Amino acid sequence: MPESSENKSFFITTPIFYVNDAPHIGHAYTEVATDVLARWHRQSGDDTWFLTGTDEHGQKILRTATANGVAPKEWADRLVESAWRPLLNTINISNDDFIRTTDARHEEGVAKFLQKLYDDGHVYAGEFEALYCVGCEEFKPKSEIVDGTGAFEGEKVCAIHSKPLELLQEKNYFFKMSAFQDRLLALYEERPDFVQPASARNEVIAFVQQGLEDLSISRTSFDWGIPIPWDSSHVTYVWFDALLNYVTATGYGSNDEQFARRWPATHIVGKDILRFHAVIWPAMLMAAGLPVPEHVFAHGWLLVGGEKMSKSKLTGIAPNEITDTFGSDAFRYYFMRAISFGQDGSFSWEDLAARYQAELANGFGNLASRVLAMNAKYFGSVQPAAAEETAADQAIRELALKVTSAADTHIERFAIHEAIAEIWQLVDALNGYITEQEPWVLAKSEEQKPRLGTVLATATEGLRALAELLHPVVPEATAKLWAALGADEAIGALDEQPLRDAGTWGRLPAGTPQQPLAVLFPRIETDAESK
RNA sequence: GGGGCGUUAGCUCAGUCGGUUAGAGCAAAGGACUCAUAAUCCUUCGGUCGUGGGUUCAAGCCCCACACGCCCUACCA
Repeated sequence: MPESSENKSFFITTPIFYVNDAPHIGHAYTEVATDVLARWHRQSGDDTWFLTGTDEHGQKILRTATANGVAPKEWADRLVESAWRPLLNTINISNDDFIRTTDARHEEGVAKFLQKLYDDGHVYAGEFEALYCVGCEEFKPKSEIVDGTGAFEGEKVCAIHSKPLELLQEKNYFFKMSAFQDRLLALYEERPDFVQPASARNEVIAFVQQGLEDLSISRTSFDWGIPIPWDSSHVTYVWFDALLNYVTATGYGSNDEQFARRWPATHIVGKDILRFHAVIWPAMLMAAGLPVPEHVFAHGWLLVGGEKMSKSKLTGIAPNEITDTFGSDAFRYYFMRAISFGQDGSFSWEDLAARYQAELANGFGNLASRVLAMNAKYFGSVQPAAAEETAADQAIRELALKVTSAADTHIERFAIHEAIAEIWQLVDALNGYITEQEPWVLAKSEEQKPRLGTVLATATEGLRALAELLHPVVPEATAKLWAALGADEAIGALDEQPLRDAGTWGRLPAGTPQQPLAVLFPRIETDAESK
């Protein structure tokens, strides 16, 4: 690993969410994963910026707004305030910025970007006629057009939405994406980690090798969008508009200094929108003469009952259904730990409840509880002093160093699940260490007091390391633990601790007064286990 | 039709460059212990690695075919 250089820029994004959707655990999953990565880097001292937001243009939003009797902007405002900002609170997201595609900064940036592409000859006018699906916001290829049934008998309908398609003819402006095919392939070749994981990269390469076509980037059939700067009878295609949020939010066209400091970004996306981010978006940036993203990482789907959770099929689970019972920390921990980041993963209430109980309550929560209880009982609630170190103590200390470094390496590779598994070795080792060292036996003899102090000092130092290492994943529980350790007064705020030094011993001075610990993860009686 | 991925213990999943008796957690059974959230620790049980071929001294891993499942297929391919 390279030495961590101070103020290394780390700009990470989620996709911006389509306001018309109802937030479900899939959206929350993307947010949490990005948040964990952002918190890890921020706590490590990197110059971190975490951007999320909403996508608010397009025909579908115009239609639902009209159906609800309000202007589209008002409709979007309502959804942002009632659904999307609350989602971020529900799962404790630490975003630095929230962009809406209706923000003036975005609309102005998009116009500048488009004008530049037009001036530089990357955009031309063309015309076409095709079947368009309002639900998909796009013209459909033959493979996605099927014969309607029932009420739509005899009509052509969208294979996804099963609703009739509309035959549209438009004069459109096209982006000469085909011109960037070779440069894109060279990019994937030269930077193998540009698209991750490898399965996603393979898919992208195969797709581009089949040949790229130019992309229609304007629409005239409705007006809820950003006007094309040189032809106000057109609005910008929603995807072209949406992708640009990543640069307009950080000062493109308005604040060059800020833009230079942040860009390029690391994009975390669902695998459904990989192509937009790994093909179209880099091509757009190349055309504008801007650096391409640092990484595009595509994560998998959450499977519920073995099937993909779907936005349009209403199989979504609302995040607060989980957090109301288990809390936001458990939500965050569960999805980050149980699923290999980058692959599909199964969600079940049984698995969630089992992991909550076994890993959070019995593993980590109980560890904190037993150590602090013994500090209170045997040392009057202060951090004990360590005496001579034995092999067992040394093993714990070395393990803390090892897991810190290994976890950081895993985070660099986006292997969030592996980072947590690595850190959890310390939880398990500490539980075993305490059982073997039997501090309750040592406490019976005054001569053993120094040894008792060493054991509990080691265990407490382990808790301190765990609080720091797990703070990006379970911010609330670790904050409670931090307070109980008296660490705020002794060494400062938890989120200011240098994460990459978490494994270094001796940070908490002996004699530091401790506070009673609130139960970190209370036992929960669920339907699943109480039958 | 084309492309990508997956199939390993009852469940959820690891398994790097092909290399000894295929690993973990949970669940299940037994034991130890009492500081702790009836928690912890130890032990045990548990697998024809989807199917059939092939390459190799050696295959969960590489090649071919098949089965099942999932995803993508960009307006005009």
